Amino acid sequence: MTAPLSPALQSRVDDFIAAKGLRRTRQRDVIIQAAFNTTDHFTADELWERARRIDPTSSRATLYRTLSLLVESGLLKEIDLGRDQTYYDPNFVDHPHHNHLICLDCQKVVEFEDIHMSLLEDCITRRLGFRPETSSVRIEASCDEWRLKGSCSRRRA
Amino acid sequence: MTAPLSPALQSRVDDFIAAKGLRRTRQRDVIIQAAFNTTDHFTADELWERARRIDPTSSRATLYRTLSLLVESGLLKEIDLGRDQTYYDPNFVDHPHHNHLICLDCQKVVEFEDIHMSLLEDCITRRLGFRPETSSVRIEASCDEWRLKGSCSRRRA
DNA sequence: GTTTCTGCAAAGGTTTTGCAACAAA
DNA sequence: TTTGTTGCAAAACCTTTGCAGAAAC
Repeated sequence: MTAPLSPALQSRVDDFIAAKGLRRTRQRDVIIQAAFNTTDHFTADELWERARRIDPTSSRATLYRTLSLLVESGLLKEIDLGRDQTYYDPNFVDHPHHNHLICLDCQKVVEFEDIHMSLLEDCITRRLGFRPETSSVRIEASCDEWRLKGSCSRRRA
Repeated sequence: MTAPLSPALQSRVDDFIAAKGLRRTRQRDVIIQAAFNTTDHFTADELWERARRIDPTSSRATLYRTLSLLVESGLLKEIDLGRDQTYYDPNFVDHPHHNHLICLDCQKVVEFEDIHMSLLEDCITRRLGFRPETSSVRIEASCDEWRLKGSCSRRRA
């Protein structure tokens, strides 16, 4: 579990650290590695668990402080999956305009990108007298597979 | 500040109370009245303040319990305005498909509805193998008025 | 050496809950 | 009466913060 960051990502991290006059520490490296190791969304606590598997000494305080920095830098985004907790999404670096579909049957989260959606948002926003900056779309849906077959490849139980 | 609920709304409230075998209490009436008195979005605490202006004896516990019921019944929806707190939106009863645009300059929240958006979401969702249930779109934008005139009719300061 | 960062533990803020008294049906 | 509801206070949760020691530069 010591897969290094991609060069592009590492370079964005380095740039951010340099621009803000921050220091590169073992704890930050571990947390960033844990965050970008996979494309899964995660809560603060899940990320803490993952980071501790790499290095058991990291603290929650540092985790939260690092999360703030990553969100501020744009490397990570907070997303609202309609659950109780805040989730973080590491995939905006590669796909800056994606959105989320959440299956109410199997809880699966599907990321999608659609140029028509972006254009339409732009159009709506300008007509209202604003200039679009960012947007997020969350679709909650039910699973065809679950409805038709009574089972779902993604459903856990 | 004792404006009664609209008949349509009152009837939906009554239906919900009857269907769940709940009781109609003074505290619930007051909270519901405070929630639907205006079309403003509010936090739990803001609603508590409003309710106390009508009847100062209501407690936070009852407020939270009533909020849960209203959300469960569909009369109220939790919305994510990108701020720290959860906001509640009382306008879904009249406009079940509306979305939100938030101005980054003046913090104004504009509600909009767009049939093309709904159709596109439907299309995207089905193509991914799901059936759409609900969706929410949040657009963050900057204010033309503020950018062009250096002032904004909605900006407080 | 300076300055920033970390971990701990305590504090903050919001929401939930157990329980005895109370009120609706 | 019976059953659901309320208010209180405590608990639960997640996140932030003050501070002294440790680590980066």
